[in-house]
Amino acid sequence: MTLSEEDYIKAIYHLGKGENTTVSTNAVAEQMETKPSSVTDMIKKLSDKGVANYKPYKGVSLTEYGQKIALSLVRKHRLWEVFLVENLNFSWDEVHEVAEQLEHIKSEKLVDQLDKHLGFPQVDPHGDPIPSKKGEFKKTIKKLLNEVPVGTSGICVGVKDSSTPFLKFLDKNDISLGDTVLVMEKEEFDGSLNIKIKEKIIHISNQIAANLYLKITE
Amino acid sequence: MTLSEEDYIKAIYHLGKGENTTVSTNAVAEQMETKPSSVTDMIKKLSDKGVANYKPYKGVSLTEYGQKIALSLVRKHRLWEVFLVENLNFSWDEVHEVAEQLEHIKSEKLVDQLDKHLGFPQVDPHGDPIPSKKGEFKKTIKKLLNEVPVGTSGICVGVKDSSTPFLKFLDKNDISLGDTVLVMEKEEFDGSLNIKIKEKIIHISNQIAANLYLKITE
DNA sequence: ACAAATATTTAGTTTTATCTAAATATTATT
DNA sequence: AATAATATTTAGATAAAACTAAATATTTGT
Repeated sequence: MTLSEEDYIKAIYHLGKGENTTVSTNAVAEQMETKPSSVTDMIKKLSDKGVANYKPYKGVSLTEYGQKIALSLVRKHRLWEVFLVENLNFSWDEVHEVAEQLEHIKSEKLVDQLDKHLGFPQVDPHGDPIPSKKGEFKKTIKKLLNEVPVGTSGICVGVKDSSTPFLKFLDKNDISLGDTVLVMEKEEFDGSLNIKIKEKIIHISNQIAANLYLKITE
Repeated sequence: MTLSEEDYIKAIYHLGKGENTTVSTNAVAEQMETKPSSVTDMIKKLSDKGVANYKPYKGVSLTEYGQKIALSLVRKHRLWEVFLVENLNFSWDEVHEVAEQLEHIKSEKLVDQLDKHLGFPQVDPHGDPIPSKKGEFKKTIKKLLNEVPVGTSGICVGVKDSSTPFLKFLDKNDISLGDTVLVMEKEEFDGSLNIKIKEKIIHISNQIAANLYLKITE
Protein backbone atom coordinates (compact mmCIF):
# COMPACT_ATOMS: atom_id res chain seq x y z
CA MET A 1 0.00 0.00 0.00
CA THR A 2 1.34 3.36 -1.01
CA LEU A 3 0.45 6.21 1.32
CA SER A 4 -0.01 9.79 0.19
CA GLU A 5 1.44 12.93 1.70
CA GLU A 6 -2.09 13.86 2.70
CA ASP A 7 -2.41 10.63 4.65
CA TYR A 8 0.70 11.49 6.64
CA ILE A 9 -0.48 15.05 7.25
CA LYS A 10 -3.78 13.73 8.59
CA ALA A 11 -2.08 11.24 10.87
CA ILE A 12 0.20 13.90 12.34
CA TYR A 13 -2.75 16.23 12.79
CA HIS A 14 -4.97 13.68 14.51
CA LEU A 15 -2.27 12.32 16.76
CA GLY A 16 -1.61 15.89 17.86
CA LYS A 17 -5.36 16.19 18.54
CA GLY A 18 -5.54 19.17 16.26
CA GLU A 19 -3.38 21.21 18.57
CA ASN A 20 -0.20 21.18 16.62
CA THR A 21 1.75 19.26 19.20
CA THR A 22 4.84 17.30 18.29
CA VAL A 23 4.26 13.62 17.67
CA SER A 24 6.72 10.75 17.63
CA THR A 25 7.87 8.77 14.62
CA ASN A 26 6.67 5.52 16.17
CA ALA A 27 3.22 6.90 16.92
CA VAL A 28 2.81 7.90 13.29
CA ALA A 29 4.08 4.51 12.13
CA GLU A 30 1.67 2.64 14.35
CA GLN A 31 -1.32 4.78 13.39
CA MET A 32 -0.59 4.33 9.71
CA GLU A 33 0.35 0.69 9.92
CA THR A 34 3.73 1.24 8.42
CA LYS A 35 7.36 1.07 9.63
CA PRO A 36 9.14 3.84 11.54
CA SER A 37 11.84 4.05 8.90
CA SER A 38 9.26 4.79 6.24
CA VAL A 39 7.88 7.53 8.43
CA THR A 40 11.32 9.09 8.83
CA ASP A 41 11.70 9.19 5.07
CA MET A 42 8.35 10.80 4.51
CA ILE A 43 8.59 13.42 7.24
CA LYS A 44 11.94 14.51 5.85
CA LYS A 45 10.20 15.03 2.55
CA LEU A 46 7.31 16.89 4.17
CA SER A 47 9.84 19.02 6.00
CA ASP A 48 11.59 19.91 2.72
CA LYS A 49 8.25 20.96 1.30
CA GLY A 50 7.48 23.27 4.19
CA VAL A 51 4.59 21.18 5.44
CA ALA A 52 6.14 19.79 8.63
CA ASN A 53 8.74 20.73 11.19
CA TYR A 54 11.15 17.89 11.76
CA LYS A 55 14.01 17.69 14.23
CA PRO A 56 15.78 14.32 14.19
CA TYR A 57 14.94 12.27 17.28
CA LYS A 58 12.53 14.99 18.42
CA GLY A 59 9.42 14.15 16.45
CA VAL A 60 7.32 16.08 13.95
CA SER A 61 4.74 18.81 14.00
CA LEU A 62 2.91 20.57 11.22
CA THR A 63 3.89 24.01 9.99
CA GLU A 64 1.15 26.61 9.61
CA TYR A 65 0.90 25.60 5.98
CA GLY A 66 0.66 21.93 6.95
CA GLN A 67 -2.12 22.72 9.41
CA LYS A 68 -4.05 24.49 6.71
CA ILE A 69 -3.89 21.37 4.59
CA ALA A 70 -4.99 19.21 7.53
CA LEU A 71 -7.91 21.48 8.34
CA SER A 72 -8.98 21.53 4.73
CA LEU A 73 -9.04 17.73 4.79
CA VAL A 74 -11.06 17.67 8.00
CA ARG A 75 -13.47 20.20 6.53
CA LYS A 76 -13.96 18.16 3.38
CA HIS A 77 -14.30 14.91 5.30
CA ARG A 78 -17.00 16.27 7.57
CA LEU A 79 -18.92 18.08 4.85
CA TRP A 80 -19.03 14.88 2.81
CA GLU A 81 -20.26 13.01 5.89
CA VAL A 82 -23.12 15.47 6.23
CA PHE A 83 -23.93 15.04 2.55
CA LEU A 84 -23.96 11.26 2.80
CA VAL A 85 -26.28 11.26 5.79
CA GLU A 86 -28.60 14.09 4.77
CA ASN A 87 -28.89 13.43 1.06
CA LEU A 88 -27.92 9.83 0.43
CA ASN A 89 -29.53 7.89 3.28
CA PHE A 90 -26.31 6.80 4.90
CA SER A 91 -26.34 6.28 8.64
CA TRP A 92 -23.77 8.04 10.74
CA ASP A 93 -21.78 4.87 11.35
CA GLU A 94 -21.44 4.08 7.63
CA VAL A 95 -19.99 7.32 6.37
CA HIS A 96 -16.40 7.24 7.51
CA GLU A 97 -14.89 4.94 4.91
CA VAL A 98 -16.45 6.77 1.98
CA ALA A 99 -15.65 10.23 3.35
CA GLU A 100 -12.08 9.02 3.71
CA GLN A 101 -11.94 8.74 -0.06
CA LEU A 102 -13.99 11.83 -0.89
CA GLU A 103 -11.85 14.13 1.22
CA HIS A 104 -9.01 13.79 -1.29
CA ILE A 105 -10.98 15.24 -4.22
CA LYS A 106 -9.42 18.50 -5.30
CA SER A 107 -11.74 21.34 -6.30
CA GLU A 108 -12.29 24.52 -4.35
CA LYS A 109 -15.58 25.18 -6.09
CA LEU A 110 -16.80 21.72 -5.21
CA VAL A 111 -16.22 22.25 -1.49
CA ASP A 112 -17.69 25.76 -1.44
CA GLN A 113 -20.79 24.67 -3.29
CA LEU A 114 -21.19 21.53 -1.22
CA ASP A 115 -21.05 23.67 1.92
CA LYS A 116 -23.71 25.98 0.49
CA HIS A 117 -25.86 23.07 -0.72
CA LEU A 118 -25.86 21.62 2.79
CA GLY A 119 -26.80 24.95 4.36
CA PHE A 120 -23.40 25.68 5.91
CA PRO A 121 -23.57 23.00 8.60
CA GLN A 122 -21.57 23.56 11.80
CA VAL A 123 -21.19 19.94 12.82
CA ASP A 124 -20.92 16.54 11.13
CA PRO A 125 -23.22 13.57 11.85
CA HIS A 126 -21.05 12.56 14.82
CA GLY A 127 -21.41 16.02 16.33
CA ASP A 128 -17.85 17.02 15.49
CA PRO A 129 -17.39 20.61 14.38
CA ILE A 130 -16.70 21.51 10.76
CA PRO A 131 -13.87 24.02 10.34
CA SER A 132 -14.61 27.07 8.20
CA LYS A 133 -12.90 27.69 4.88
CA LYS A 134 -10.29 29.64 6.81
CA GLY A 135 -9.73 26.76 9.20
CA GLU A 136 -11.59 28.15 12.19
CA PHE A 137 -13.82 26.09 14.43
CA LYS A 138 -17.01 27.49 15.86
CA LYS A 139 -16.88 26.93 19.59
CA THR A 140 -19.24 24.02 20.15
CA ILE A 141 -18.94 23.57 23.88
CA LYS A 142 -20.65 26.38 25.74
CA LYS A 143 -21.63 27.24 29.25
CA LEU A 144 -25.39 26.99 29.73
CA LEU A 145 -25.35 30.30 31.60
CA ASN A 146 -25.48 33.22 29.14
CA GLU A 147 -23.79 31.43 26.26
CA VAL A 148 -26.54 29.28 24.80
CA PRO A 149 -29.32 30.84 22.70
CA VAL A 150 -32.92 29.71 23.19
CA GLY A 151 -33.85 26.79 20.93
CA THR A 152 -30.38 25.32 20.87
CA SER A 153 -30.01 21.63 21.59
CA GLY A 154 -26.95 19.68 22.61
CA ILE A 155 -25.43 17.12 24.90
CA CYS A 156 -24.41 17.62 28.52
CA VAL A 157 -20.68 17.38 28.89
CA GLY A 158 -17.82 17.92 31.31
CA VAL A 159 -18.86 19.65 34.50
CA LYS A 160 -16.55 21.75 36.64
CA ASP A 161 -18.43 21.37 39.89
CA SER A 162 -18.47 18.11 41.81
CA SER A 163 -20.16 19.33 44.97
CA THR A 164 -22.84 17.15 46.60
CA PRO A 165 -25.79 19.46 45.83
CA PHE A 166 -24.76 19.70 42.19
CA LEU A 167 -24.38 15.94 41.76
CA LYS A 168 -27.69 15.44 43.50
CA PHE A 169 -29.28 17.81 41.05
CA LEU A 170 -27.91 15.84 38.10
CA ASP A 171 -29.06 12.58 39.60
CA LYS A 172 -32.53 13.81 40.43
CA ASN A 173 -33.04 15.01 36.87
CA ASP A 174 -31.62 11.92 35.26
CA ILE A 175 -28.80 13.78 33.57
CA SER A 176 -25.84 11.62 32.64
CA LEU A 177 -22.82 13.32 31.18
CA GLY A 178 -22.04 12.58 27.56
CA ASP A 179 -25.42 11.45 26.41
CA THR A 180 -28.29 13.44 27.82
CA VAL A 181 -29.88 15.76 25.31
CA LEU A 182 -30.90 19.19 26.47
CA VAL A 183 -32.87 21.91 24.79
CA MET A 184 -32.66 25.50 25.95
CA GLU A 185 -36.22 26.75 26.42
CA LYS A 186 -36.21 30.08 28.17
CA GLU A 187 -33.75 32.33 29.91
CA GLU A 188 -34.60 34.74 32.78
CA PHE A 189 -32.99 38.10 33.43
CA ASP A 190 -31.22 36.68 36.48
CA GLY A 191 -29.59 33.85 34.51
CA SER A 192 -31.85 31.08 35.79
CA LEU A 193 -33.44 29.16 32.97
CA ASN A 194 -35.78 26.49 31.69
CA ILE A 195 -34.48 23.51 29.80
CA LYS A 196 -36.16 20.50 28.31
CA ILE A 197 -34.79 17.06 29.16
CA LYS A 198 -36.52 13.90 27.98
CA GLU A 199 -39.74 15.74 27.18
CA LYS A 200 -39.90 17.36 30.63
CA ILE A 201 -39.24 21.05 31.14
CA ILE A 202 -37.36 21.88 34.30
CA HIS A 203 -36.17 25.11 35.86
CA ILE A 204 -32.57 25.47 36.96
CA SER A 205 -30.86 28.17 38.97
CA ASN A 206 -28.19 30.42 37.54
CA GLN A 207 -25.66 28.80 39.84
CA ILE A 208 -26.24 25.38 38.35
CA ALA A 209 -26.39 26.85 34.84
CA ALA A 210 -22.94 28.28 35.38
CA ASN A 211 -21.58 24.78 35.90
CA LEU A 212 -23.38 22.88 33.17
CA TYR A 213 -21.74 22.73 29.76
CA LEU A 214 -23.45 21.92 26.51
CA LYS A 215 -21.91 20.45 23.37
CA ILE A 216 -23.99 22.04 20.63
CA THR A 217 -25.34 19.61 18.08
CA GLU A 218 -27.69 21.85 16.14
CA MET B 1 2.66 10.82 -13.00
CA THR B 2 1.59 7.38 -11.98
CA LEU B 3 -1.39 6.01 -13.87
CA SER B 4 -3.88 3.59 -12.36
CA GLU B 5 -5.25 0.41 -13.86
CA GLU B 6 -8.60 2.15 -14.06
CA ASP B 7 -7.06 4.91 -16.17
CA TYR B 8 -5.83 2.32 -18.67
CA ILE B 9 -9.17 0.54 -18.74
CA LYS B 10 -10.92 3.82 -19.49
CA ALA B 11 -8.50 4.69 -22.27
CA ILE B 12 -8.94 1.31 -23.94
CA TYR B 13 -12.70 1.61 -23.59
CA HIS B 14 -12.93 5.10 -25.05
CA LEU B 15 -10.54 4.45 -27.91
CA GLY B 16 -12.70 1.48 -28.81
CA LYS B 17 -15.72 3.82 -28.72
CA GLY B 18 -17.38 1.57 -26.20
CA GLU B 19 -17.67 -1.22 -28.70
CA ASN B 20 -14.97 -3.48 -27.46
CA THR B 21 -12.83 -3.20 -30.53
CA THR B 22 -9.12 -3.90 -30.40
CA VAL B 23 -6.95 -0.83 -29.96
CA SER B 24 -3.25 -0.38 -30.65
CA THR B 25 -0.51 0.11 -28.11
CA ASN B 26 0.51 3.40 -29.66
CA ALA B 27 -3.02 4.76 -29.60
CA VAL B 28 -3.25 4.05 -25.89
CA ALA B 29 0.15 5.60 -25.29
CA GLU B 30 -0.77 8.77 -27.14
CA GLN B 31 -4.13 9.12 -25.42
CA MET B 32 -2.57 8.69 -22.00
CA GLU B 33 0.50 10.77 -22.71
CA THR B 34 2.86 7.98 -21.86
CA LYS B 35 5.29 5.75 -23.76
CA PRO B 36 4.34 2.65 -25.75
CA SER B 37 6.68 0.49 -23.69
CA SER B 38 4.86 1.51 -20.52
CA VAL B 39 1.60 0.55 -22.16
CA THR B 40 2.93 -2.87 -23.10
CA ASP B 41 3.90 -3.48 -19.48
CA MET B 42 0.52 -2.44 -18.14
CA ILE B 43 -1.60 -4.34 -20.64
CA LYS B 44 0.33 -7.50 -19.86
CA LYS B 45 -0.60 -6.94 -16.25
CA LEU B 46 -4.24 -6.28 -17.12
CA SER B 47 -4.23 -9.41 -19.21
CA ASP B 48 -2.92 -11.49 -16.30
CA LYS B 49 -5.72 -10.12 -14.16
CA GLY B 50 -8.40 -11.10 -16.66
CA VAL B 51 -9.32 -7.52 -17.47
CA ALA B 52 -7.90 -7.30 -21.00
CA ASN B 53 -7.20 -9.58 -23.95
CA TYR B 54 -3.67 -9.05 -25.20
CA LYS B 55 -1.99 -10.64 -28.19
CA PRO B 56 1.55 -9.32 -28.78
CA TYR B 57 1.69 -7.00 -31.80
CA LYS B 58 -2.07 -7.35 -32.24
CA GLY B 59 -3.36 -4.77 -29.78
CA VAL B 60 -5.65 -4.97 -26.75
CA SER B 61 -9.35 -5.25 -26.08
CA LEU B 62 -11.28 -5.50 -22.83
CA THR B 63 -12.64 -8.78 -21.53
CA GLU B 64 -16.24 -8.89 -20.41
CA TYR B 65 -15.03 -8.24 -16.89
CA GLY B 66 -12.93 -5.31 -18.11
CA GLN B 67 -15.93 -3.85 -19.89
CA LYS B 68 -17.96 -4.04 -16.72
CA ILE B 69 -15.33 -2.01 -14.94
CA ALA B 70 -15.25 0.54 -17.77
CA LEU B 71 -19.01 0.89 -17.80
CA SER B 72 -19.10 1.30 -14.06
CA LEU B 73 -16.59 4.15 -14.41
CA VAL B 74 -18.63 5.80 -17.17
CA ARG B 75 -21.73 5.45 -15.04
CA LYS B 76 -20.11 7.04 -12.03
CA HIS B 77 -18.54 9.80 -14.10
CA ARG B 78 -21.83 10.80 -15.68
CA LEU B 79 -23.88 10.56 -12.50
CA TRP B 80 -21.41 12.83 -10.75
CA GLU B 81 -21.63 15.26 -13.64
CA VAL B 82 -25.39 15.42 -13.22
CA PHE B 83 -24.94 15.99 -9.51
CA LEU B 84 -22.47 18.81 -10.04
CA VAL B 85 -24.72 20.60 -12.51
CA GLU B 86 -28.05 20.00 -10.82
CA ASN B 87 -27.10 20.39 -7.20
CA LEU B 88 -23.86 22.33 -7.06
CA ASN B 89 -24.26 25.07 -9.66
CA PHE B 90 -21.54 23.83 -11.98
CA SER B 91 -21.97 24.53 -15.66
CA TRP B 92 -21.75 21.63 -18.08
CA ASP B 93 -18.32 22.68 -19.31
CA GLU B 94 -16.80 22.75 -15.81
CA VAL B 95 -17.69 19.31 -14.62
CA HIS B 96 -15.31 17.02 -16.44
CA GLU B 97 -12.18 17.50 -14.38
CA VAL B 98 -13.94 16.99 -11.06
CA ALA B 99 -15.97 14.01 -12.30
CA GLU B 100 -12.68 12.52 -13.45
CA GLN B 101 -11.66 12.35 -9.80
CA LEU B 102 -15.02 11.40 -8.36
CA GLU B 103 -15.46 8.42 -10.67
CA HIS B 104 -12.72 6.56 -8.79
CA ILE B 105 -14.51 6.60 -5.43
CA LYS B 106 -15.38 3.06 -4.42
CA SER B 107 -18.77 2.47 -2.77
CA GLU B 108 -21.67 0.66 -4.32
CA LYS B 109 -24.12 2.24 -1.92
CA LEU B 110 -22.83 5.68 -2.81
CA VAL B 111 -23.51 5.20 -6.52
CA ASP B 112 -26.93 3.61 -6.00
CA GLN B 113 -28.05 6.36 -3.67
CA LEU B 114 -26.63 9.10 -5.87
CA ASP B 115 -28.58 7.66 -8.79
CA LYS B 116 -31.75 7.65 -6.69
CA HIS B 117 -31.09 11.14 -5.31
CA LEU B 118 -30.81 12.49 -8.86
CA GLY B 119 -34.02 10.80 -9.93
CA PHE B 120 -32.41 8.09 -12.07
CA PRO B 121 -31.25 10.38 -14.88
CA GLN B 122 -30.82 8.85 -18.33
CA VAL B 123 -28.32 11.34 -19.70
CA ASP B 124 -25.53 13.51 -18.38
CA PRO B 125 -25.30 17.30 -18.85
CA HIS B 126 -23.64 16.80 -22.26
CA GLY B 127 -26.55 14.63 -23.38
CA ASP B 128 -24.52 11.42 -23.21
CA PRO B 129 -26.40 8.39 -21.93
CA ILE B 130 -25.77 6.98 -18.44
CA PRO B 131 -25.37 3.20 -18.38
CA SER B 132 -27.53 1.30 -15.91
CA LYS B 133 -26.08 -0.56 -12.95
CA LYS B 134 -25.91 -3.61 -15.19
CA GLY B 135 -24.03 -1.70 -17.86
CA GLU B 136 -26.87 -1.24 -20.30
CA PHE B 137 -27.52 1.95 -22.19
CA LYS B 138 -31.04 3.15 -22.81
CA LYS B 139 -31.32 3.77 -26.49
CA THR B 140 -31.15 7.53 -26.83
CA ILE B 141 -31.34 7.93 -30.55
CA LYS B 142 -34.84 7.17 -31.79
CA LYS B 143 -36.81 7.46 -34.97
CA LEU B 144 -39.38 10.24 -34.72
CA LEU B 145 -41.99 7.92 -36.25
CA ASN B 146 -43.60 5.75 -33.57
CA GLU B 147 -40.60 5.69 -31.23
CA VAL B 148 -40.76 9.04 -29.43
CA PRO B 149 -43.37 9.68 -26.72
CA VAL B 150 -45.20 13.01 -26.60
CA GLY B 151 -43.41 15.60 -24.48
CA THR B 152 -39.97 14.29 -25.22
CA SER B 153 -37.34 16.76 -26.34
CA GLY B 154 -34.07 16.13 -28.11
CA ILE B 155 -31.72 17.09 -30.87
CA CYS B 156 -32.07 16.30 -34.56
CA VAL B 157 -29.35 13.94 -35.66
CA GLY B 158 -28.21 11.72 -38.52
CA VAL B 159 -30.73 11.38 -41.29
CA LYS B 160 -30.96 8.42 -43.63
CA ASP B 161 -32.72 10.18 -46.49
CA SER B 162 -30.92 12.70 -48.69
CA SER B 163 -33.59 13.17 -51.35
CA THR B 164 -34.30 16.69 -52.61
CA PRO B 165 -37.79 17.00 -51.05
CA PHE B 166 -36.49 15.90 -47.68
CA LEU B 167 -33.57 18.32 -47.68
CA LYS B 168 -35.89 21.08 -48.82
CA PHE B 169 -38.11 20.29 -45.89
CA LEU B 170 -35.21 20.58 -43.45
CA ASP B 171 -34.09 23.82 -44.99
CA LYS B 172 -37.54 25.37 -45.05
CA ASN B 173 -38.01 24.62 -41.37
CA ASP B 174 -34.56 25.79 -40.33
CA ILE B 175 -33.53 22.41 -39.02
CA SER B 176 -29.79 21.88 -38.85
CA LEU B 177 -28.53 18.49 -37.82
CA GLY B 178 -26.74 18.24 -34.53
CA ASP B 179 -28.10 21.30 -32.79
CA THR B 180 -31.75 21.97 -33.45
CA VAL B 181 -33.97 21.18 -30.52
CA LEU B 182 -37.26 19.49 -31.18
CA VAL B 183 -40.17 18.74 -28.89
CA MET B 184 -42.69 16.05 -29.76
CA GLU B 185 -46.13 17.63 -29.39
CA LYS B 186 -48.77 15.35 -30.82
CA GLU B 187 -48.94 12.14 -32.79
CA GLU B 188 -51.74 11.18 -35.24
CA PHE B 189 -53.07 7.69 -35.86
CA ASP B 190 -51.45 7.68 -39.31
CA GLY B 191 -47.99 8.50 -37.98
CA SER B 192 -47.94 12.13 -39.04
CA LEU B 193 -47.16 14.42 -36.14
CA ASN B 194 -46.71 17.87 -34.68
CA ILE B 195 -43.38 19.02 -33.37
CA LYS B 196 -42.20 22.25 -31.85
CA ILE B 197 -39.07 23.84 -33.27
CA LYS B 198 -37.89 27.23 -32.08
CA GLU B 199 -41.24 28.06 -30.52
CA LYS B 200 -43.15 27.22 -33.69
CA ILE B 201 -45.32 24.15 -34.01
CA ILE B 202 -45.21 22.45 -37.37
CA HIS B 203 -46.89 19.41 -38.81
CA ILE B 204 -44.83 16.75 -40.55
CA SER B 205 -45.88 13.73 -42.60
CA ASN B 206 -45.27 10.17 -41.50
CA GLN B 207 -42.84 9.77 -44.39
CA ILE B 208 -40.62 12.54 -43.14
CA ALA B 209 -41.01 11.37 -39.54
CA ALA B 210 -39.67 8.00 -40.59
CA ASN B 211 -36.45 9.64 -41.67
CA LEU B 212 -35.85 12.07 -38.85
CA TYR B 213 -33.92 10.83 -35.83
CA LEU B 214 -33.90 12.39 -32.39
CA LYS B 215 -31.21 12.19 -29.77
CA ILE B 216 -33.19 12.28 -26.54
CA THR B 217 -31.98 14.80 -24.00
CA GLU B 218 -34.78 14.70 -21.48
C1' DA C 1 25.08 8.45 36.81
C1' DC C 2 25.02 4.06 34.61
C1' DA C 3 23.00 0.26 32.37
C1' DA C 4 19.10 -1.51 30.15
C1' DA C 5 15.24 -0.73 27.44
C1' DT C 6 13.16 1.79 23.91
C1' DA C 7 12.93 4.91 20.04
C1' DT C 8 14.83 6.70 15.87
C1' DT C 9 17.72 6.98 12.04
C1' DT C 10 20.77 5.21 8.44
C1' DA C 11 22.34 2.11 4.95
C1' DG C 12 21.32 -0.93 1.81
C1' DT C 13 17.66 -4.00 -0.58
C1' DT C 14 13.16 -4.85 -2.89
C1' DT C 15 9.38 -3.64 -5.63
C1' DT C 16 6.97 -1.20 -9.04
C1' DA C 17 6.05 2.25 -12.56
C1' DT C 18 8.28 4.61 -15.77
C1' DC C 19 11.69 5.66 -19.24
C1' DT C 20 15.45 5.09 -23.21
C1' DA C 21 17.39 2.67 -26.70
C1' DA C 22 17.98 -1.41 -29.20
C1' DA C 23 15.81 -5.39 -31.27
C1' DT C 24 12.04 -7.43 -33.65
C1' DA C 25 7.64 -7.66 -35.93
C1' DT C 26 4.17 -5.69 -38.99
C1' DT C 27 2.54 -2.79 -42.70
C1' DA C 28 3.05 0.04 -46.75
C1' DT C 29 5.28 1.16 -51.13
C1' DT C 30 7.19 0.42 -55.34
C1' DA D 1 8.47 -9.81 -53.24
C1' DA D 2 11.85 -6.80 -51.49
C1' DT D 3 12.72 -2.79 -49.02
C1' DA D 4 11.45 1.15 -46.40
C1' DA D 5 8.64 3.01 -42.90
C1' DT D 6 6.17 2.29 -38.83
C1' DA D 7 4.66 -0.09 -34.71
C1' DT D 8 5.64 -2.95 -30.88
C1' DT D 9 8.27 -5.39 -27.68
C1' DT D 10 12.35 -6.37 -24.89
C1' DA D 11 16.28 -5.37 -22.05
C1' DG D 12 18.24 -2.66 -19.04
C1' DA D 13 18.37 2.00 -16.38
C1' DT D 14 16.17 5.33 -13.14
C1' DA D 15 13.26 6.95 -9.51
C1' DA D 16 10.27 6.60 -5.58
C1' DA D 17 8.10 4.27 -1.76
C1' DA D 18 8.58 0.78 1.39
C1' DC D 19 11.04 -2.66 3.82
C1' DT D 20 14.97 -5.16 6.95
C1' DA D 21 18.63 -5.00 9.83
C1' DA D 22 22.25 -2.58 11.91
C1' DA D 23 23.78 1.65 14.08
C1' DT D 24 22.92 5.48 16.99
C1' DA D 25 20.35 8.41 20.09
C1' DT D 26 17.14 9.03 23.91
C1' DT D 27 14.64 7.66 27.94
C1' DT D 28 13.84 4.89 32.04
C1' DG D 29 14.84 2.59 36.26
C1' DT D 30 17.84 1.63 39.83
